[in-house]
Amino acid sequence: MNTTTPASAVSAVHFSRSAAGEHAAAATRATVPTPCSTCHLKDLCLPCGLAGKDVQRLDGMMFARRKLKPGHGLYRQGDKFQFIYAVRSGTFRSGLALKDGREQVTAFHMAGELMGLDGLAHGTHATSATALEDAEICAIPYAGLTELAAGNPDMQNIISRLMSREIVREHSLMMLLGSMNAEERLGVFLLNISQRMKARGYSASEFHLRMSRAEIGSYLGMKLETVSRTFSALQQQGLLDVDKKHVRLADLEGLTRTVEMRVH
Amino acid sequence: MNTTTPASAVSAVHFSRSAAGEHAAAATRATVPTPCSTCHLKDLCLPCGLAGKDVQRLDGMMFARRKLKPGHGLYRQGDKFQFIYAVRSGTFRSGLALKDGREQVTAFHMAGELMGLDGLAHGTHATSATALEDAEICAIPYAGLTELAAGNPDMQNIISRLMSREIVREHSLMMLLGSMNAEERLGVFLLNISQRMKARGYSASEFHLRMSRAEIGSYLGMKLETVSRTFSALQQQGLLDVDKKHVRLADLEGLTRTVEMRVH
DNA sequence: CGATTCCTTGAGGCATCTCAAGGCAAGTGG
DNA sequence: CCACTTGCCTTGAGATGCCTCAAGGAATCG
Repeated sequence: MNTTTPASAVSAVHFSRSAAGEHAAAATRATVPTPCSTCHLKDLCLPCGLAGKDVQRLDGMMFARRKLKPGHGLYRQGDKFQFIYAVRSGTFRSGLALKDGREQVTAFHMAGELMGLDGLAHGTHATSATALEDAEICAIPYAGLTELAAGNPDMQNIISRLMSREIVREHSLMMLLGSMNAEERLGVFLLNISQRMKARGYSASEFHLRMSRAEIGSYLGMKLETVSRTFSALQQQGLLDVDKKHVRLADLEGLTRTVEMRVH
Repeated sequence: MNTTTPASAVSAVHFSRSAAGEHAAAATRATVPTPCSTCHLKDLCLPCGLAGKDVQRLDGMMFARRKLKPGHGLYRQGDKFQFIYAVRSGTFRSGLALKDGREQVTAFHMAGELMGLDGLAHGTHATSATALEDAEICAIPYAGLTELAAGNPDMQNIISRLMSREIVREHSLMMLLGSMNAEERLGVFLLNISQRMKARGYSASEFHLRMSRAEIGSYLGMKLETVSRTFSALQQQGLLDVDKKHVRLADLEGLTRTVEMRVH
């Protein structure tokens, strides 16, 4: 799909913010723990689907919170897996480093979503997670979670289901990468963001993207210039208005149709 | 990446064997259960990493076995999720149906590998699984497994780790689809098959592919003609010999280098 | 042995990539 | 407050890798 020359590898896209985040720990601030039961994200996050008494058990663990500045890493590829992380606020991107130093984005995470489950496979994180804006997370010790789940099938089920959801999510991304053109990819991406914004009480049709064109491109398997051109193309079709990172989905239905019709 | 016209949608690739497998259940034969502890696949499969007594507990469940003929479905997208399946012999492909009736291949499964974990997310299978040759599976009732895991953290851990492994596997596939060209994709694919063959005691450098060019193409996000041409190109470079489905990796190291150098 | 399926190969077209230039906004230092 | 830098985005022009369409050969099967 792409052309490679040594020259293009040298001029490869690097995400400058991640360079700034090398000493992530130093840049984070620990804050006081918060109980899940009073968290405004409890219906989106880990407690979702759990009975009241189970949520109270979660409260007992008193997850540590941490704030991150844009560009700072939460965990890095290869780090020992100890925690899974729930996004309290802000947006993150996950990605794996390629041999030449570039990073392939594998996911974006919004408030209430969990990160880090990939670390379970081999005991070390397979991806790095980086904050795209001011952000805060809850650090959930995995060992504690399994302990808590030991005598509790409901709890176990939640964890398994969360992981399965990751698998399904990635299935659809694979479909996207494997069989859609640029407009469809960007369309699917925007509609997905739209739904997630809506689920969080924000407008489904107007929002600010937190990630750069290069990051979107990496995620969708296209170059940043193509992302930019595709935004313009969709705008010309009257499907959306875009101004840098501000997006208004002018014709949600039309956009959906574009995506669904052109699955090929 | 692809071009779409109504005409191309009509002439889309269909996997003929799956059409033959619509009444999958009728085509399968139940066979007597087998204990895990004496299974020759126990080091690759579910019991891998479990202590002796835990394996014996698995034995107690006496998983039903089932044989499938090539092209016959094990489960279909949308089926209720009740079992996960371990491949005893043969090869399977998993895939999701696109709106236009084509199927996007998401995985190939070999002996000792598990299928069906994607069903956990929503209680129904997100993919269909189809045998590519004569095959046999163990049907593992998920409910029984969670029961067994309830008082047993080791067991739980195994399940979680298996799921996490799926996530990591798909990460690398995404990387492949998002940032590699045709030669690299096919190279990665072949090296992956090679490793899995080796792990099963077969030759790492010479094997029969069980899937068609179209299936490989769907999996790798390219057209069947491109798969064929890419095989020819790699052969011309002296990296492999290919004759229909028989492949000999003549220069494993060179192939690896091709893949690693050209990550871009 | 005809039908079917699968694979290979060629020719031409097109979607996306590459390379390049320029604009805008925010930050910085004088 | 302004000149300058820097990061990010947009757009154009040309190159190219993969797709589409098409034809033919080989293997399999009833």
